[in-house]
Amino acid sequence: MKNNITESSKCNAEDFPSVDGLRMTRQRSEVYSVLMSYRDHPTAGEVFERAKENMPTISLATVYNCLEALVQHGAVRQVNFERESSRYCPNLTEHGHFHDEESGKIIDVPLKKGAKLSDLLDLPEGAEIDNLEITLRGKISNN
Amino acid sequence: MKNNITESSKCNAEDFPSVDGLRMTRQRSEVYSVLMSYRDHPTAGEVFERAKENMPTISLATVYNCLEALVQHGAVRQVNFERESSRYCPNLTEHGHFHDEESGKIIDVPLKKGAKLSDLLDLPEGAEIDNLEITLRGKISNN
DNA sequence: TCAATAATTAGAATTATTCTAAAAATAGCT
DNA sequence: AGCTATTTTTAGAATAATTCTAATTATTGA
Repeated sequence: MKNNITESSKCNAEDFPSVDGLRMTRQRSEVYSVLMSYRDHPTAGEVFERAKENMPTISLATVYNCLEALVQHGAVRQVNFERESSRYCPNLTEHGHFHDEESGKIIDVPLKKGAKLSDLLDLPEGAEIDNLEITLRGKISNN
Repeated sequence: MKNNITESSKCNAEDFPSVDGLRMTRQRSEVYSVLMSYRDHPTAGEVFERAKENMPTISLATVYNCLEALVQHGAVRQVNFERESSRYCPNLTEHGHFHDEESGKIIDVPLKKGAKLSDLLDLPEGAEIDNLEITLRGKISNN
């Protein structure tokens, strides 16, 4: 079992034939399937490494292109942690990210149902939010 | 009047003689004063340009060094918007940032007093938050 | 004053990402 | 099916922000 993904959770490019208005090429399918299979937060480089296992001829530029296309079509989210390279996230529900300083792990942090951003923040007059990024860094004290 | 800062709001490096445990060199003072004077969110390159007006011999590497020192001593905050170059923020109160897509302006968004993060987010068990970054992107509909 | 330490500097190196231009694939006709 | 236009992929070059290096300068404290 490679990359600590179980066989049962593994899936293939053919499992994702389409994303709304995006033409599904073999490469886009492969990139999308990599993200949907592993369900973590890989960088473009990591996606490239994983994609090459199934599709050894794919290029890094294509991975960047595919990721951009997927992001623009809302199939995947791009998240940034400080100055590190962008990571890609298949979780489309509203959520933030907790970055564990000890393990390095990135954990999705769901927004509470019904909670409103305006309860936490004094938003500027007339602000229309298109995009929200919440990033937390810290430790998990597991007693 | 340059850089839309009024004379009265302008200040000099000598106005900031010390930051807690940080040795205040001329360059660090200058960089700090640039941030405190303009109170916006300049990139390292922009800080460099502004600092050169008073101190033409300062180098970009030094600006990076000074900014890093100031950030590490909690005198200034480093904020990141997507993949853009880091910006530096002199506002030490807890706040997020709203990035206006039309004007490009960055607006500080204060956290509401008494509001708790845990009201908005389902934080992981035992999570200890060292750092919180909230970034909003959108438009201001000014009727 | 002098030695030890720390900061500054210019320029080289690094790294993630984007760009370029050519080749390959695909779609939409007829 | 064949042809043309459009899109995508590709390798490698280019870019840009940041960090590193090694030499110089400044500062501290004995």
